[in-house]
Amino acid sequence: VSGDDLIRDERITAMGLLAEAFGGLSARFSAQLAEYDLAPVEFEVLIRLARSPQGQLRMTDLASQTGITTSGITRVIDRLDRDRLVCRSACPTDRRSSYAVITAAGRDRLDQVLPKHVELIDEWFTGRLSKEQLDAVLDGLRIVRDAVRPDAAAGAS
Amino acid sequence: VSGDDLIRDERITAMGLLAEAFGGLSARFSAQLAEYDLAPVEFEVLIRLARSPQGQLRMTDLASQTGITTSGITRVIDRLDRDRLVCRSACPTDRRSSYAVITAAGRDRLDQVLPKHVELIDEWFTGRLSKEQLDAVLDGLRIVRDAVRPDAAAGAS
DNA sequence: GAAGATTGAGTGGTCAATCTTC
DNA sequence: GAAGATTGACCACTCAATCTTC
Repeated sequence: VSGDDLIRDERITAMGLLAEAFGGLSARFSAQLAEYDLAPVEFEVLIRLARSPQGQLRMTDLASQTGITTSGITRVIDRLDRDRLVCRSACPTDRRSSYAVITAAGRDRLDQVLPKHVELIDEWFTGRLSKEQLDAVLDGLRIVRDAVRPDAAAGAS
Repeated sequence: VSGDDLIRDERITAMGLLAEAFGGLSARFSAQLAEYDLAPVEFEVLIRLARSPQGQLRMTDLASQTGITTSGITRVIDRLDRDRLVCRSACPTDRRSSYAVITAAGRDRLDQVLPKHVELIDEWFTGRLSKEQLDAVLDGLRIVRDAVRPDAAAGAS
């Protein structure tokens, strides 16, 4: 094997490890969320809304937080609105904007899902590492996240 | 805030950190790969083929390695075949199976992409962590990956 | 009957274009 | 003119059904 064999470069395998770990976890979460009639992106939106003041966020901010396009968010909110887990609300100060607001039914659904979901995270991710190991992983991930997603806090208060 | 506020549970935020870091990296890689007319999943398939003996893998093994369905793999290989980066080859010992084989053009495309791609991984991920930090992250990810993707080695020799 | 690959139908996202409001 | 949201057209995936071969 020659020296320029980038195909087996350790940086490629590092990224592969990240992708496989994340993909494997996602698949399991996805299967569980489906039991509660939630797609992963819908669950993410509900979580972000529930964590926000008044349980609401602008469509644009949801888009930049989740990393999907504004048109994608429009359709996700369409579905959640149809299922009454979220509703739309006009912005009083800027008539171009609209808010997505989590409903009581949306919070109820989250309350149903969250215990089992957290259990699953623990079973396959956080619970498999020692406290020191987990902290080290999170410290590293935080550095990467902050670099790569500078806008991840859009709409935060 | 009450004690059972799972919405801000540290395990949720741990998973969020993993998702945001991976998602942010993926978006940047995706943009770069697009300059070489490759979708991320196509790049992944080319990499996996190039790393395999004879540059080939069964459709089924590609599916379990990548985590997408066999019908999804059929369509990915359709596209790569159309672009002459991969070709299909019948299995001599089992006429149900078929192999995807990377072509010379496929290897050329990889050679074009890989240097810049590795550079990007280094810029946004591996190069931002000290050697100790990176090793700690990879050790943790490996534990999770091995747990969550027991079949990830399907088709390996 | 089960495994491997493919196909048709359906779904959830993107991109480009549009409409309204700033 | 730019920002925010939506829509239509398109694309890549999944699921269920099918066909062939073991």
